[in-house]
Amino acid sequence: MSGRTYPQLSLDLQLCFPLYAATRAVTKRYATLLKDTGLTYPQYLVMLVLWESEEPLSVTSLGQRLRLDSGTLTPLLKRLEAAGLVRRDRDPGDERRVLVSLTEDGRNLEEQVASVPQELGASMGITRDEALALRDQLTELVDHLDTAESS
Amino acid sequence: MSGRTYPQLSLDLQLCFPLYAATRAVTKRYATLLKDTGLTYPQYLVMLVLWESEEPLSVTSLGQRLRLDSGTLTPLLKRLEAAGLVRRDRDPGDERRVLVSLTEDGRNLEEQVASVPQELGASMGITRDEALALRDQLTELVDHLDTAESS
DNA sequence: CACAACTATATTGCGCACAACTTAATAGCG
DNA sequence: CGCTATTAAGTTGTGCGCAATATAGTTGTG
Repeated sequence: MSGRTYPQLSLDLQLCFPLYAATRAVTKRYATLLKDTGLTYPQYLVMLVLWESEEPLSVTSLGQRLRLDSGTLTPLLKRLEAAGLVRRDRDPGDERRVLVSLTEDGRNLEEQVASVPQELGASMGITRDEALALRDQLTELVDHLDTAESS
Repeated sequence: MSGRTYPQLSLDLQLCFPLYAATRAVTKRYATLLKDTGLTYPQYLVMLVLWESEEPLSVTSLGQRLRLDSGTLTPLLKRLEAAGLVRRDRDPGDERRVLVSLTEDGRNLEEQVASVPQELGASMGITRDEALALRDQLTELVDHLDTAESS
């Protein structure tokens, strides 16, 4: 401890580990809050995007919004389809594309999760302002990491 | 958009998504930086804990430090063992426990990753002070979520 | 029109995470 | 001592994430 050769490698001094741990803790809390709906946290995020959209969305546009690729989304969307929450139809105008749309059950689910963000906020023990500031910092961090990807 | 029934469900208003996205972006960046070592990011975290420790560590104590359970750690440690970086030996004093210790190669790897934290910091585009403040906020968040787990 | 380049999605393979369960060893108690 | 409770690690099954690749459809060019 005292005589470390590389103090910068200390777990407690780095940002990466709290970030990693916080994400897993939040995901776990979501699992509890979403249990009744049968949704996982990534599935919930996909539903958020679909609820936001007026139109059916292609797999690619869902992926751009959530920063996920087809390798993740295709099986996830098949599970949502099996659960009866979404439909997946080839775009007649471009048969390469698959349009994801909400079913009646999928639309109705929104009401059931309306209280989830507030409950999660309460579990985090931070004020709304702190949460928004943190959100902005993390968004900036993601943008920087995206552009720095070249090296 | 304008007439949303549940505005609190908007992806952009919530903290959870930037947190999730930031962790994945950081993990991706680590994958690049760690490529030469053959380590994944979780494996790197395990190595950080082992480099910090003077003594061999049990699977449980590694898990407490990293908030991971045996279901995650056992196969990960087997892969580190297969890579020749750690040894796994039953504790002679308590045959239930498995003690994880560094091999010579495992110890030598530390030097090779000494520059990784700094390189990652550069990619994140934030100052050291900002990183430390963010770290503290996220650590608090994890603590709150831990205690709020009862509900 | 033929054909090469490109795009969208799907598939494969690997490595986490984690809940639930199993197995083996130890501790504690009557 | 014998038996139950507890603890430590491993196993199983599910669902991500993502790199690499495959497949099918579309676009652009001569």
